[in-house]
Amino acid sequence: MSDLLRAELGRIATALGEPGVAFVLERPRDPTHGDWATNLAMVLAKGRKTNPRALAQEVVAALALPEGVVSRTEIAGPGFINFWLAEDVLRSALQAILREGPSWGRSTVGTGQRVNVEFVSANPTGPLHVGHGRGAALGDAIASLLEWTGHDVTREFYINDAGVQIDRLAESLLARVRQQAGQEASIPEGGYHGEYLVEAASALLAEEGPALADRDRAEALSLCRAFALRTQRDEQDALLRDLRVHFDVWGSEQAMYDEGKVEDTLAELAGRGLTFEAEGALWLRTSGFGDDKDRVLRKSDGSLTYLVPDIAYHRDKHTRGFTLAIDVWGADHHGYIPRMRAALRALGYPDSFFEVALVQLVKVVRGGEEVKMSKRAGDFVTLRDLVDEVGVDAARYFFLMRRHDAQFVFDVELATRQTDENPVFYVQMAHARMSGIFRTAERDPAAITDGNPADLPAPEDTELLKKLMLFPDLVDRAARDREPHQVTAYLEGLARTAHAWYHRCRVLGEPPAVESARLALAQAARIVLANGLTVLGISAPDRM
RNA sequence: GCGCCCGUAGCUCAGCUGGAUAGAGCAUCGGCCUUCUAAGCCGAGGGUCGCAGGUUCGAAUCCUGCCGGGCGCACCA
Repeated sequence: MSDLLRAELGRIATALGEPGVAFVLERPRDPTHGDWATNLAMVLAKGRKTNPRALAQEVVAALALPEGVVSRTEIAGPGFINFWLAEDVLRSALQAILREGPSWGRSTVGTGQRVNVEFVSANPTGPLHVGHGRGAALGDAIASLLEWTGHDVTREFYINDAGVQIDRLAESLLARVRQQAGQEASIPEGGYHGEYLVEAASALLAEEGPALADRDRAEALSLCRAFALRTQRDEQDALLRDLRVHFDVWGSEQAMYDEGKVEDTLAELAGRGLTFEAEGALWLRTSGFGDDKDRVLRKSDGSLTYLVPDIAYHRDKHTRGFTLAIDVWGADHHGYIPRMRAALRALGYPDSFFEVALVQLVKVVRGGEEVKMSKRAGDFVTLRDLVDEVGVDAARYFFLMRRHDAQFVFDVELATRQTDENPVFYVQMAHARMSGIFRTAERDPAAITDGNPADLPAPEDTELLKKLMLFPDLVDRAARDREPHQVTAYLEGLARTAHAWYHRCRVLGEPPAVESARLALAQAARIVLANGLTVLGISAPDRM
């Protein structure tokens, strides 16, 4: 619908000699300003010396829309053109919702685009924390939005299984093992002090027997390393599964080395003449590509910086044929973006290939009191704790309901509340109520395939239907902007409209035509509420 | 010192590539259950959009400078 209008307005702009002019077609806040409004005349007037209202007259006169789309136009304010939808549009929209059901809102704007969304990618050195949860929910939702808009999406988790932090992990575990065997041992500098390694030590001792503590250090470390890596990965995977986040591919840093991709990358960069030796180290000339200084690739001690396998990994994504790689990173890594981008430019990739969605930190509060999550103290709140307390649906919804680039306060008490104060409950409740109508009527909602808006008597009916019609545009926009919170904001508004409608408009027991039309509307509302929740990975219960 | 993000109602936050009288929820106050979930609905009050300039028909939105909060500025990851 809006596409049709937009295209027509674009045609008129071209006819008036301003092709490609940027105008806005939007839903006015104030319903007396129509169903759609455009500032086209005002934008056009800017370039000329004409009165915007007079120009609006010209635009309206030039409109050539098919019959049954717009019932009325009006020129208002400084030069807005307002449009009212014809009833035929409402009818065909209602039919489309009912017909397409669970796929209503999907589009094909992204067809042909292969997108890699890499998220979480937590080091396998300890339990996932709350920030990882936000990243998990965000990455999964962005991936889902891209799928809904026709992109070919791969969800990927990159395991940093090769760096020094894994060495520290192994050393820390070995220290715990020896402590449990009654030996003197301490966690190394930069090691991991958390209680989880005490448990891991017990498990490993049970598996390997008490002799482990007395083995040769290198041998024992190797065992500890493998064991810690495996158990931490298993634990992370189990939690992610519980969160209903699934990955298609697990990338491995170690594999980048083992498969020679790290060396290949170094060779390619050198071949392009972008590396140089200085002060005993090998450098990449990133400063020529927007970074504020050059970066070390190989340290003077001969080892590589973490940047190298990272570049190799992104190069690998490009080699695998992705047209876009989106990384979800914690905001504390934002300083890393320029050098990664510079490195990818150095490899000759277009800027459009690489995007980063930064996740700002999460502050957890309970009853107004901040819950401290200091890792050093060892008693931090893990993601597991949070999910156990509030449930998967609430956790995912809360993680998504704010812009990801702004800090966010997670109120665990609010998230567990079973009232309208809790937005996830409120939205799910709207869906459950719609379903309740069908339960009472003993009708199968899926069997409702048609409805006539002309039989809907109340203004609340039309208001609800018009709100439902916005969903496909919303999905497109949220996907384009990588902003799932647009969906939660929409769902809350839709739920409010739906609850109000439910309260004021009876369905069952009304005259047959009205009842039939309202059953169709209730089913349409079920579909849109469910689809919106589904995009975000949240369930849409039929009863609560 | 330099860079990135943020600053909107008492609180938590929206505000759709510059649009019409700045919105929602919570909290506060006042109403509404014989009828599909009152686990809900309706209404009221509440604002110097951090501050000061600038750009233009029009600025919460764009530019500049300050103030305040967060996070980064390694031959760590």
